[in-house]
Amino acid sequence: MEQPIVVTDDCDSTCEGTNTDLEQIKAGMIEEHYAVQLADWFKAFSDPTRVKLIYALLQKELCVHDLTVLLDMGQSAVSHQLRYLRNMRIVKRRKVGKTVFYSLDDTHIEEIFNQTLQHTKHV
Amino acid sequence: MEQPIVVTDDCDSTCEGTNTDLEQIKAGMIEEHYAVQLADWFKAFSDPTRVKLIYALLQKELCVHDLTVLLDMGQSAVSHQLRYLRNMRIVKRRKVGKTVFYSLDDTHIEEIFNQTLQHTKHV
DNA sequence: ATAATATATGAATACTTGCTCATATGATAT
DNA sequence: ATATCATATGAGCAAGTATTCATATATTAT
Repeated sequence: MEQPIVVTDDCDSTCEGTNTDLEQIKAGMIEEHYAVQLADWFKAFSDPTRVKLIYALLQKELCVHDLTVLLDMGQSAVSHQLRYLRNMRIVKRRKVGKTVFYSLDDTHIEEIFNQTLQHTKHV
Repeated sequence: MEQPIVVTDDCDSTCEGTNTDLEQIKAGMIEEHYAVQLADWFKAFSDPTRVKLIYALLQKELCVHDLTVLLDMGQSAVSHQLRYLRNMRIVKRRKVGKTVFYSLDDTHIEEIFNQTLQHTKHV
C-alpha cells in the first residue's frame, strides 16, 4: 500500500494535486502596499454621495452651493466629501472671491468612471 | 440704482452669475438607484483583502485553502470575502469533491481592474 | 470697524464593515 | 455508521465611515 510520491504540504495535495506553482503565484502576488493603495482608490468611488459629486463634476465645474442643491444635501456633508476627494486628488479647487469651484483633477478619472458605469449597466 | 435683471435664487447669483443651467444639470443627474449601484460595485474593490483575492484569481483558478496561503489569512475571513465577491458576481465557484475552486466570473473585471491598477501606479 | 455670505472643520453619533471564534454543512474515506 | 477534511456561516466585537451640529475662517459689502 505504497502511495505515489506526492509533496504533501498540509492539505494542498488535494487542491489541484500540485502546489508547486503556488509559491510562484505567491511570488507574483500584489504587494500589501499596492493592495491598500488600489483599495483606497476604489474606496473613493464607493459611496453614493461621492459618486454623485463626481458625476456632477463630470459635466461641469461647480461651486459648493450648487453641489448641495444638486445632491440635495447639507453644506457640511458635501464639504467633507469634497475634502476627501481633494485629498485623493480626484477633485481640485478654484477660488473666486467667496465661492469655491470644484472640478475633476484628472481627465483620466472620467475614463475609469465611465467604463465602470458601462459595466454596472449591463450587469 | 437699478440692478440688472438677475434670477437670484438664494446665493446662486454669485456662483457663475447664472444658475439657469443648474436645473438642466439636475435633470441630467445620476439617479439615486444608479449611484448606489455604482458605489456598491466600486466598494467590491475597496478592500485590500478583496483586491488581493481578485489579483490572485486574475492569474489562475484557486481553491479556498490556496487563497488562505497566498493571502496569509484565516480560512473564515477568506471564505466570507469570497461569498461577498460571489454575491457581487465578481467571482464564481466550481466544486470538486471537498474542495471549492474560485475564479473570476467575468473577464470584463480584468479590464476594469487592470486599468485602475495602471492609474494608481502613475499617481 | 460690523454684518453678511460661502466654505471649512472638529466633535459627536449612528451606522457599516472586516475579522475572529465557534460551529455547521457537505464530501470522502474507513 | 464514524472520522476527517474543506468550506460555509452566524454571532460578536473592534475599527472605520458618513452625516449632523456648532463653530471657525475667509471674503466682500456697508
